[in-house]
Amino acid sequence: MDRYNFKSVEEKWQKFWEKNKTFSTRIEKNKKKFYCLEMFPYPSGKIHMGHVRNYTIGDVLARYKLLQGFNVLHPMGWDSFGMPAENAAKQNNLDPKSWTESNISKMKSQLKQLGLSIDWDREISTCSDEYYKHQQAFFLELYEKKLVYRKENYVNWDPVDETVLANEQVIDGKGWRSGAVVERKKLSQWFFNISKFSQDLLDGLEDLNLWPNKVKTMQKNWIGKSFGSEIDFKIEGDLPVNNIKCFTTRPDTLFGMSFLALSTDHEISKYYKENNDFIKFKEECSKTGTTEEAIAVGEKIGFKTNMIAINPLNPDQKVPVYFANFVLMDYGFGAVFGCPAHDQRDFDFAKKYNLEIKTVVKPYNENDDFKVKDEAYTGQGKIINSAFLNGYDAPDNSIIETIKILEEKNLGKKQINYRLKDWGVSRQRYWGCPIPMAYDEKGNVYPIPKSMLPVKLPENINLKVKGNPLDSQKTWKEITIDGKKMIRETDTLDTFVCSSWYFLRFCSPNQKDYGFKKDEIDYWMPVDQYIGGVEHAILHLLYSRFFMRAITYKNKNFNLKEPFNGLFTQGMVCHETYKDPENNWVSPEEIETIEGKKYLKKDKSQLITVGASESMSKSKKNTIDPENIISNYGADAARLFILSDSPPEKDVQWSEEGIISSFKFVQKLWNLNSKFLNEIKKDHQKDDNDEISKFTNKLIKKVTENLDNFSYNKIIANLHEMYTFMFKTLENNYTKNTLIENYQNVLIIMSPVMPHFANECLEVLNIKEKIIWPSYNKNLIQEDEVNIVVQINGKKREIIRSQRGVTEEGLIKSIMTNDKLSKHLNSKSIKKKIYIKDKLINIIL
RNA sequence: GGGCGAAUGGCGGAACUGGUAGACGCGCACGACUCAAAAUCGUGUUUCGCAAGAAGUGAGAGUUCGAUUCUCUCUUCGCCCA
Repeated sequence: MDRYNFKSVEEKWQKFWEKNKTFSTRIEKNKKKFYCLEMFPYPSGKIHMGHVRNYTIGDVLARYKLLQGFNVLHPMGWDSFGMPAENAAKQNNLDPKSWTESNISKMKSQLKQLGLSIDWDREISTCSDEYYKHQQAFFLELYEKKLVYRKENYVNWDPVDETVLANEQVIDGKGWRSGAVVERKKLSQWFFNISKFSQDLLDGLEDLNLWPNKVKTMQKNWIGKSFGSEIDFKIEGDLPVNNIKCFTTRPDTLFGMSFLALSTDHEISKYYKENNDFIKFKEECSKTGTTEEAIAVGEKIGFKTNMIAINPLNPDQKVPVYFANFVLMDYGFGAVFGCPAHDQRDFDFAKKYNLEIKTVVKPYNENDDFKVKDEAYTGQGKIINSAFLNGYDAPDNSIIETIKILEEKNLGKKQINYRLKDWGVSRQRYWGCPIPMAYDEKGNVYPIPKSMLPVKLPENINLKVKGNPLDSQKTWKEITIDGKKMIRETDTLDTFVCSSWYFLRFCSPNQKDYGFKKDEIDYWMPVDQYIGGVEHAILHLLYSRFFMRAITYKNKNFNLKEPFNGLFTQGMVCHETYKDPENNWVSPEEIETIEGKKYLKKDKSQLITVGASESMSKSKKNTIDPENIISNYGADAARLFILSDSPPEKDVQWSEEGIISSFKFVQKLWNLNSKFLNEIKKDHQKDDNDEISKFTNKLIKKVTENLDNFSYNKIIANLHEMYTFMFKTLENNYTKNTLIENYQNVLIIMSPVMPHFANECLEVLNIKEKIIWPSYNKNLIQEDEVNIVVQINGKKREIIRSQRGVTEEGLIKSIMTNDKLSKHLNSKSIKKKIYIKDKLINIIL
C-alpha cells in the first residue's frame, strides 16, 4: 500500500481553492445565509495553537454549513493596531507599519496552510487607512449624536507605558502589560456614552438564546444594575452649604450612619482649594488607583471638614463630614454616608478615625444585642437599633420600606444605579486610529470635516520620545480648517474600537464612501455564529453590542442591535510543563524521552521534572509551534487532533502521543481508501446484506447531531468507529453502487474536519453531481433486534436479544426459559414489573 | 468575600428528556510478523476475585422499581468579579 503524501495533497487543494475562489461569497438572495466568524487575530507574526483551535472549530462549522447549502460568509482579518507593534518597532528601529505588514503576510500563509475555507477577498486590516477612515467617520457620527464627549477625568495611568489604562487593564493594581503600579491621574479624555445604553444592553441579553449563560451572567454583573436611593442630608457649618445629596444601595442602614464621605472632586472641594492640607491630602489620594479593587484593598484615608451632617431619619444625630479617597466622583453623586457596621470600607475608615460603629442589622441566628466586631456584617438578617425600621428583613424588605418612608417625608427617592461606566477611548499612543478632532487657540473643539478624512497617521516618525509620539509631530499637528489654524487631537482610539465593528466591514469590505452598505448588512448580519476565547466575554462583546446600538441610534433605516446571534467560547490549549534540575522552565523541544523517562536533549544525564498541564504560554515554555506540527504531520492531522480529545468549550491537552495518533489515523484512512477502491472494482452482482448502508446512515445521523451540538470531539470518535467497522466488513460482497454511495457519504461527512484528505478521496471517486451534506434514511437506522436489559430488584442480571417491539408477556416468557435468570426468580412471586419498551425490564420480587 | 461551573479507570474523555457506566483515543499487557527491533496487525485492559460474584461515577444523606443524571449538606478544583 502506498503512503499518503499529505504535503502534496494539502498543497494541491489549497492551491485549488485559491485558484477557483471556492470560498469567495456574494449575496444570493434565494439562498439562506450563514455568517460564521471567528475572532480575528492580532498579527504577532506567528499563529499559536489557540488560533489553530479557534479557526479549526470555525472552519468545521463553515464547511458543514456550506455542504448543507447555505451561502456562507467566512471572512478573516487583522486586529492590527496596538502596543506590541509600537514596542517592537521601538526596540528594533523599525516602523510599526512595515513590522505589522510583514507579520500579516507571514500569518496569512500559516493560516492558509491550515486549509481554512476563508474568503480572502474580504480580508481587512484595522491599521489600514481604508479601514480606519470609516471608523473616524463613525466617530464623527457619534459625536453628532452626542454619544461621544470629552471630559476631564481621573484615569489609571501606567507610568511605564505612559498611557491610560481601562479599569479592566489594571490587574492587582498593576498595568496588564507593563506590570507597573498604576497611578491616578487627571486627563482630558474622549468618552463613548455606553452607560446611556446600560438598561438596553442588559435587556438585550434576554434574547441571546444562543450565548453561553456564563457569558451572559458575566455581562450582567459587569453592567451591575443596583437599586438604591438618593438621600438629602442637611448640613451645618461655616460654609455656605445647606445640603449634600448622597447615593446609597443600603438606605436601610441609615440609623447606623456615623460619617459622611465626599470625593475630593465634589463641588464642595472648591472651598478648600487654597487649603494646603487639603491639597496635600488630594495628592495622597491620587496614589490609589481608580478600580473598585484598588479602593477595596488600599488604605482608607480621610480629610475632616468642619461641616456636620444631620441624619434625615434621626435629626438628633449629627455626624462629621470627610473627604475620603474611597469615594469616586463618578459613583452616585460623589458622596456617600458611612455605615461602618455594614460596609467594609466604612468599617476600615471608622476604625482609623475612631468613629462610632453602630450595628443595625443582626444575622437571623443572633440576639438583638448582637454587635459587629472585627469586620462589617453585610449578610442577611433583621434590622435592629433603628426605631421604626426595627424588625424588617434586611436587605430586601428593609430597603423597600426605607425608600417608602424617605419618599413620603420628601427626604430622598428611589434610584437605579449601574456599575457600567462610560468607555474612555483616548490612548496616548502612536499606533492607533487618530481621533478626528481639532482645537483652536482657545481650546474649543472642532470635528475634522468628513471631506478631510482620513486623518492619516504620519509615517517615519521618532517613537523614542517620552509620552505620545504624535504630540511631538509639529507638522502633522498643525492644520487649517476653513482657513482657521488649529491643532489636531493627538490621542488615538482604544483598539477595542477597531474590533467593535469589523464584523460589519466584512459584509462590505470594498465600500468606499461609508463603513458598510445597507443591503449587504441587511443580508449578512447578524453573525450567526461567533467563535472565540472566553477572555473577551465582557469587553469586546459588550463594546460591539454598544457600537451596534450607537450606530442604529437615531437611524431610521438600520435597526439591528445585537451583532452576534450565536456565541461559542472555546477552551484553551494546554501542555505539560517541564523543569530542569536547576528549576528552569524547559520547552518540549529540548526534551528526549528514553524508556519512558524525560531527559534534557543536550545533556542526557539530566532528568526533567514533569509539572501540571497548563495553558500554553511563552513564560512557561510549554508552547508548541503550529508551523512545525503542520509540516511534520499535516494540517488534517493537526485539525483532527485539536478537535479530538476534549469538547471544544473545554481546555484541551496537546500531546506528542496525541498528534502522532491522529497522524497515524490519517494514514489508516488512506489504507481504507485503497481497500474501498479495490472492492469497488470487484463490482459484485448483488449485495450480501445492507449492513454497510445501515451503518453509514447511523453514522450520518450521529455526525450531523454532533456537529449541531458542537460535540466535535465525538465526531472524531464516530470516525474511528467508522474505520473499525468498514475495515472489518468491507470484504462482504457489495455492488459497486452500494459501495460508492456509502463511501461518498462517509467522505463528505469527514470533509469538514479533514478537508484536504476527503476532497482527494472524493476526486478519485469521480462524482458527477454536486456534493451535498447527506441525509439519513430513517428506515435504515432502526434495528430489527434490540438488546433488552433484564434487572431483578433493580440490579442488572442479563441482556437478552429480542425482536423490536416485543411485548412484556413475550419477554417474561423468554426470561423464564433463561437458565441464568430463572435461577434468580425460582419460585418467588413477582411483586411488580417495570417495562420500558425495547430497552429494559425490571422485575421486583 | 461574591457569582458561575466542574469532579467518572493509569490519563483525555463518552453516557439522549432518570433506564446496559466507562463509547472513542492515549497508555499499558500479551500475541502475530521479524534473527531482532521499529512500524503494522490482532486480543485484552474500572477495582477485588481462580471463578461464581461483589463493589464502583469527589464524600455523606434523600427522592425513585432504578440516580453519573434530580434535591440537600460538605470537600476539592477551575473561571470571572472583588
